[in-house]
Amino acid sequence: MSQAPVKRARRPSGGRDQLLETAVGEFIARGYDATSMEDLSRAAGITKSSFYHHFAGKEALLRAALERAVDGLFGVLELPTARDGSPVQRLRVIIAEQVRVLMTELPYVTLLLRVRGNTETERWALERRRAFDAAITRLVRDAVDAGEVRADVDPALAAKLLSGLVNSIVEWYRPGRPGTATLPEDVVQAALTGIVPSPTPNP
Amino acid sequence: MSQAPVKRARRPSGGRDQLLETAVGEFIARGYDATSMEDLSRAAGITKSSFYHHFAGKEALLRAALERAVDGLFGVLELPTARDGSPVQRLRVIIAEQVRVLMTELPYVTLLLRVRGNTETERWALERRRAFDAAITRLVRDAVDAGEVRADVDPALAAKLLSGLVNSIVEWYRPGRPGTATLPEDVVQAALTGIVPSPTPNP
DNA sequence: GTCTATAAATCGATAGAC
DNA sequence: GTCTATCGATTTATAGAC
Repeated sequence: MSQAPVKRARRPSGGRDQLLETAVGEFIARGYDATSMEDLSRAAGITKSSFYHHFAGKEALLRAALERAVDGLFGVLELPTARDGSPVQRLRVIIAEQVRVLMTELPYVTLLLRVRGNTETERWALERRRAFDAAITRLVRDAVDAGEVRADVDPALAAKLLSGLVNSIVEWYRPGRPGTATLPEDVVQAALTGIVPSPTPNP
Repeated sequence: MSQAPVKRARRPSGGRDQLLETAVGEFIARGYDATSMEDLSRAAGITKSSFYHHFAGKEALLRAALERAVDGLFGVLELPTARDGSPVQRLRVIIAEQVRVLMTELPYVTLLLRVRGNTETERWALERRRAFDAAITRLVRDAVDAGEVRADVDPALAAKLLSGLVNSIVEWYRPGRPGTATLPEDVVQAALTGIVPSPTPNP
């Protein structure tokens, strides 16, 4: 009998999604610009040329990763529970869900938050981020106008600090660590009653 | 009579400090790795070679900028008003002063907060950031242990969210904009009583 | 789908004249 | 203190064999 005619690829890379995940990990560890295609292919266990067979180039990888992050964030705004109820109720839901997206899509959202605007892809991502932040700002303003929260702080400032607090979670959260199951609710609690609340909030 | 023997430099760059300020501006706009020495010299109005006459290289520029940011932050911890009083009083002072340093040393602190750890200089900066964050974490824990604040949220989590909120200011604050004179106090207020405080904090 | 080999451009850094 | 010119290494990307 003749030998089996099957020709095996020497080191299967595992498909586009697997390569994207590996690449995003490298981008986060060293920064997008400091990571070369050589770094990426070495991390994936294939050559540079093989990598180019799956993705048109470095920027195509970035684009795919950023789209995933943007889709996750805007998906939060379209949830039924984020569109019903009072402004404060909706704000609570959106903050908690935003934290959940941040946890499940951690590397992709991390990359999105580090984009500087050097290329067309990065400028597109910055524009989408601004649109998301604008939606949060509107919601905070609605809550103040409805008299549901005290106007201790300017709504525009409050919205910026809120986004900064939530986004900063990517700097230290790592999946699978104990005690982070209630993180979404803990963040809502901290954001609305104070990160370090006084024992007697106000007379 | 003979002509004046004065030989003028063709395009005076304005000294080390001026070059550093220009370079940091470019680093922030495009990211450190994406900025070439060619970019820097063009922004400064001199050639690459002339730039190397003032700084040993690209990393020496980064080092000088990061040292300025680190000195500013640790200076806050050594203020007399930051070392006296109850933990909560000290925390209020340190948050407000940290915001002030962030405003006055904006570009340098911005650069510090974007460091990834690719070189020895960057790893040194990350270590200094961790030391500063540890000091804040200790202070929050002291305040909880002293019973000065409610333990609604884990002190370690509260300290991380607090740092994230404060540091996020570099993403949008720009000097000279109206209405930011009271920013340090506004941030203290938001962090301690809630970014979006409820009208009745608790029954 | 993987590989070797290499093109073309850009990078950080240096030599040496003025 | 500035300049021109260039080195050697590295980068993104492509050509073409298997």
